[in-house]
Amino acid sequence: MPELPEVETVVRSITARIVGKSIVSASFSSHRVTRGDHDATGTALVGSTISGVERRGKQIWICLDRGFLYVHLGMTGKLLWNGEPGKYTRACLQLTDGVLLFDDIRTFGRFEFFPERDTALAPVGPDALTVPVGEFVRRLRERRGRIKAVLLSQSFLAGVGNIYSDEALYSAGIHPRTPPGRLSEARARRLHTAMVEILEAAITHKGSSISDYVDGLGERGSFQQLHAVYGRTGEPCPRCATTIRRIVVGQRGTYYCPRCQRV
DNA sequence: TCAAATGTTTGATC
DNA sequence: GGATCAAACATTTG
Repeated sequence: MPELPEVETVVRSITARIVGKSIVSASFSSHRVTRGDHDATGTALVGSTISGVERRGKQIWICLDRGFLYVHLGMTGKLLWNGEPGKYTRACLQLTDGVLLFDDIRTFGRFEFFPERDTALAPVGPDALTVPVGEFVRRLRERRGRIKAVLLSQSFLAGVGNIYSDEALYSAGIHPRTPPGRLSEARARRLHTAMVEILEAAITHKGSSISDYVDGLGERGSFQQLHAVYGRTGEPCPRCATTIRRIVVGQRGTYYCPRCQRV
């Protein structure tokens, strides 16, 4: 589910609803997601006022007047405004007006209070949507391994996941197993352009709803209809009609066109 | 019925 | 320090 475009869509859908409101009460049902003492987390949150919501890569930072609420959607997390609590609700914040829920089936997500921002987490690279092309190209070509694995690495670049790495590599005509150092300057720049264009288009379409992704108001995205290769094994390439193949790169299912994408 | 796969990150190991 | 792999978990797919 949630890569940069989906997280951005969630942030846009809830920000105006929660900023300026205070947390009246908090309840939790998963120690995996909160990574800590529920009472202490509740004590830290209750009484705080929400001053803003920011995204960095796939991270969501809900800024409070004292501290920060860090939210990561993992694979199946949902941040829902005024949703109905259910079997997979892991956290529930009652605000002065309305309720903010964190649902997460597989509990790979996080919902944690931090007194200070960023300090407790592994540093992430520049945001994929705003990284300057020069910086992207320079850092990319220093990396070893395979281009797809590098794009997925959040320490290299924040925000790209499995769907958008495949779509960006397809758009740029680059084979997912290409060593980054082998890319010409021109091809690396082309990859940057393709990546940013695809991320922006996906945001316009409110993200990709592959299975059950929805934004903060419960609405599905539609960008999955525009995927050229992701999840399209056996279908014809939109450009050359060659059959789309699925391989495994960096332990991840990887979709590509064997004719359009060469090393 | 069961094995494999699923969008994520992390931590261990080489 | 990087790259690679397994693990965390529940549900769906073949």
